[in-house]
Amino acid sequence: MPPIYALVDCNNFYVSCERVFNPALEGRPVVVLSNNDGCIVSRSAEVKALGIGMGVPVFEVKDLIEKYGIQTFSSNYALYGDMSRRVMETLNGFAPEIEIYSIDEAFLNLAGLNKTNLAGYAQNIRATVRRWTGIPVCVGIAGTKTLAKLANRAAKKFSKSGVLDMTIMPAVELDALLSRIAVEDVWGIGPAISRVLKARGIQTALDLRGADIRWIKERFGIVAVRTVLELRGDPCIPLELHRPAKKNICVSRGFSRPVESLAELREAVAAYATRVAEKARRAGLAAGVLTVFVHTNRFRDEPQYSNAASIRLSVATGDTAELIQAAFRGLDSIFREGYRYAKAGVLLGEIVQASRVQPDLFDERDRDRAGRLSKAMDLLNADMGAGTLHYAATGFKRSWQTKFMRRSPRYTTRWNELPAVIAG
DNA sequence: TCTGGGGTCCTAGGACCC
DNA sequence: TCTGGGGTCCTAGGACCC
Repeated sequence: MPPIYALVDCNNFYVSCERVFNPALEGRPVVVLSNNDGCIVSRSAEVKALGIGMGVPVFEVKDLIEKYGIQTFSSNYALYGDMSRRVMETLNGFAPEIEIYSIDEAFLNLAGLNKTNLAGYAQNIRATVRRWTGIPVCVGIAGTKTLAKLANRAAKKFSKSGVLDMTIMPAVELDALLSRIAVEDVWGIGPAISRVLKARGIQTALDLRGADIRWIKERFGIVAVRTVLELRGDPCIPLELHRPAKKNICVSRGFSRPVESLAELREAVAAYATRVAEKARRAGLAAGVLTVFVHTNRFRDEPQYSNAASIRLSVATGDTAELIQAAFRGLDSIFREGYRYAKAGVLLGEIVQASRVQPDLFDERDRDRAGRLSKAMDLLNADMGAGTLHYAATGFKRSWQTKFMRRSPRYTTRWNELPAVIAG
């Protein structure tokens, strides 16, 4: 049976999450900001109507924010993650096959449900999600994931009902719709490819659907070919029912101000290593290699430097102290005096299940003991609030630390701020 | 002049996504 | 002054092997 995909996508997800807990924001212009309160990453409809784009730096639209009284929020990922879980749990009841594609989107396979009125079913999904979670969503329905994406986009942009079913759309109407969608708005077509396409006169989704497959293959490779075939209604990208195991875990963050000293960089890198270790342990994973990277501010006209170093761990680990040590070794090897660093990160690779770690014959570390310590720290931090107990290497003053000046309360997660430290 | 062919593994870089 | 973070996949090229 050929698939019928419904793409359910939350409207302005982060903004909607803020509104659920602060209904006074309803109908008013609202944005959510990226880390360091730097860019706009979620916009309410009112803000989109003002012509403020996605990803725009806040300082560029400061005047508009003031003029229109736009409410600004720092991102609050604990809240959004929690709301996402609620939405996905609700969607689970509507189809036997579901792929959680991102924090705010899921593909459902509606084939086999024997629904004669798919649009009506989608309306039911919308209403239920709204009622149970407070989050508004739109639904696009089509025979391929790429078309379902476009259907969803069109539902958001052109329809009043918030639902668009392409499977029953007459060919003429479908063509008209595709001719209204710019080629760069097609899923899988980014800025680099769309630049080349446009130079060739391929401007819209409709143009791309009719493009010469051989040329596409030669010029852009197999991925772009799949996109074109999917536009033609030929499903090439299957539903992924089981989230594939993670291959990397990363924590990286820009600093609130330039950092020049190795001492401060070490604090930041220790803090990121701590966080990435927590993420790994929480997922029951361990890493065989750690990469640390730093770079200067590419937007500034000043000496630029960026580098990365990978450290192999003799035994795959998720232990904070061990990962901090490895991160220090890497950082010390790439640090260069005389630059203003803007950002650093710690990336774990060669991820394996912690329960299946290959022991090392000559291992001198007491892994049992280290594991118990980590576990105790995780429990305490979960109970008392993140960062309650931390390694001294991550610093105390932390004036480099990313700023979240306008974060909403942690409505759905516990939090308090009693600091404590252990030596290390 | 002309210098095998085919396979695997690894890595870096580029492209994309939300 | 101020410019996000965390991922994935594909490809090309080099090293190495028989």
